[in-house]
Amino acid sequence: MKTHLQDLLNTALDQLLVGRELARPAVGLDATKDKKFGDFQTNIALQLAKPLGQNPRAVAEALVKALPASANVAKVDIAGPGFINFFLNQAAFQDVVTQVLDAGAAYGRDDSGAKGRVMVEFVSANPTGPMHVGHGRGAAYGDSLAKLLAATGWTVWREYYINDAGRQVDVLAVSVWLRYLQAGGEAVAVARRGYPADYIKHTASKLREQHGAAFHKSAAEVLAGLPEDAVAPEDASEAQKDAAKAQQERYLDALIERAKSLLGEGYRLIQRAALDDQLAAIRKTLADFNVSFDQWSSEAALVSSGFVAKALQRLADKGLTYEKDGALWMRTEQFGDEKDRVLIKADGAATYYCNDLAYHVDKLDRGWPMLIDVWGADHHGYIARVRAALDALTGKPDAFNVQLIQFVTLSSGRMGKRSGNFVTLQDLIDEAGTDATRFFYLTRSHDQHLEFDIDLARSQSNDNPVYYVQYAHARICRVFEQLQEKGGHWDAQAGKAALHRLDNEHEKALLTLLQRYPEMLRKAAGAYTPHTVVFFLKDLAEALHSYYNQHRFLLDDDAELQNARLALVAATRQVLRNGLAILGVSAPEKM
RNA sequence: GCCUUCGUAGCUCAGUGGAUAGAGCGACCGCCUCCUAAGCGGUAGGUCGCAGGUUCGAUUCCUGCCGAGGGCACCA
Repeated sequence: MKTHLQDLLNTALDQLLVGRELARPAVGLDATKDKKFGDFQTNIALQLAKPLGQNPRAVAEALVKALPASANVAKVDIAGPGFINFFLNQAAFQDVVTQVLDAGAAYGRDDSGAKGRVMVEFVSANPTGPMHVGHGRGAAYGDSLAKLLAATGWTVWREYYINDAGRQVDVLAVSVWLRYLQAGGEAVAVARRGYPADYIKHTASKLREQHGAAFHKSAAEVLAGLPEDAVAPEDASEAQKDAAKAQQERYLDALIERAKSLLGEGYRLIQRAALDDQLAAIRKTLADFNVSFDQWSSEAALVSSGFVAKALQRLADKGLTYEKDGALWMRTEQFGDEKDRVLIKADGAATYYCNDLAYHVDKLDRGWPMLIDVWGADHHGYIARVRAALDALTGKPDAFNVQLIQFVTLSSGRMGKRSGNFVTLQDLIDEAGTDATRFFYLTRSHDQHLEFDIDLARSQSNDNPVYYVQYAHARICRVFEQLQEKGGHWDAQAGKAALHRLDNEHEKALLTLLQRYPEMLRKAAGAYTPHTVVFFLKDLAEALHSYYNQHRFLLDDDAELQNARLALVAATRQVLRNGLAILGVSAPEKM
């Protein structure tokens, strides 16, 4: 319908602009906010007023005069400073019911894949502990974004990057080991900068069961000569606290070295067991959260397969790296980064950046020309260096698209893995349910800070916005169930043929929204904003509830109207389903 | 200090180069003999942080200021 009106306007513009040296502006046509301004409005006359040197209302009048007639247009108004408002015939909207019913789950979708191939990497939470509510936001967002892109013409691949290499994995291993030693009766304390004991106990006790005392060493052996795991006094200055933290990290480093030398091969075994347990928990949580991936990529595997080394060689061949102060550097500054970055540290270890860069090279090698990464806002400073490197390699910096998820705050304050006091995503979805949790996350724009009201999410109260939308769907289902119980029958063909009977304002509101759905999807995908879908669904549910309250659908005395109304609500139900599917939220038939 | 995300109703948040800035919650008043009241209708509630600029028009774009979050490692 929109393109139809644009065609009309373009035809009128052709006439108006004939013989003038004017760049032809794109015809901006929008749905009106207020139905008293009709169904669609354009400000084209206002835009043209200045270049034409005429007042906007005169331009509007000339344009309207030049508009070709159309069966769909009931009236064209000029209003305000020079807006052109289109009032459409109700018939122009009714056709959408047939479109929706015929297309079904495909209504609004573009499954052609014609937009190209895109890889979406999201979550990628470190396998050093359970996911918290911040990860949940990235999971809900990334998953819905992937669905949204797939529904609007992209071929999508979704991937999780497992950071199973580097120091943090050593910290994880010794955290488990300390707990294991405790269980064996040794007087060793949990490391202050290690990972908390509670979610690690499981691995430690499993190791005891399976391997007995194989990894047991005495506290004296373990701690001999290690720096103290210092703690700053309550009233310490900032400097003293920083010093204590640094000391705690030195203790951890020494402990890691000690564990490796005392345990030999056993160290890797403990580490593997810890990683497996953490990853298993993450996979379970994501499965419960209705989030899936096409591939889980391991950082450690990337290193051990030699791919990182090969990628480094390619960078070197291109003259993009150099050695300085015993380290290997990447020339990112000349590609827009603030400074060059270290790939290989002076101690020979690869930086996180080095491996992550190699991973992104791997993504390109696998034939994904467009990369979307969903990151937490705390990784913001990291974008420039990855983009710089990809630019250096491909010459296409735009192929790397990062969507930052702003932080989630709780009424109880920030959460952190090391602090141990956080609400896990698993707890949340166990208590509030996947649907409510996902919907809650997706109701906010991802680039907006989100305050998570845990009590609201937990209390399955009627306030929860997801019920509002789901209820609309369930209500429609109930209508059809009721029809069957009464021995009635919905004749879909007759309904489609009787759409002209849909003529009240509630029906028009629904028809308008159904018609807007495909464009809304494209807009949401183009802006990477699944929350646009949420707000659309709320509007659609509102229109349905309002309609439901004013009119009955099951009519004993008017089969034609009943068939038409049932066709309309069936189409509404279909679009509710399609939209909820993009969000990964179920569409229950009963509530 | 530099970079970045923000500041919209009492609270949580949408929205937009345009016409009278919206929703939910909370407050108040109504609506179930009728397809689920997890619903509907209505009332009240605003200096769109502040100040300039661009524009026919700015809450939206630009600059500065104030306030909040997040970054600025040979950590991950």
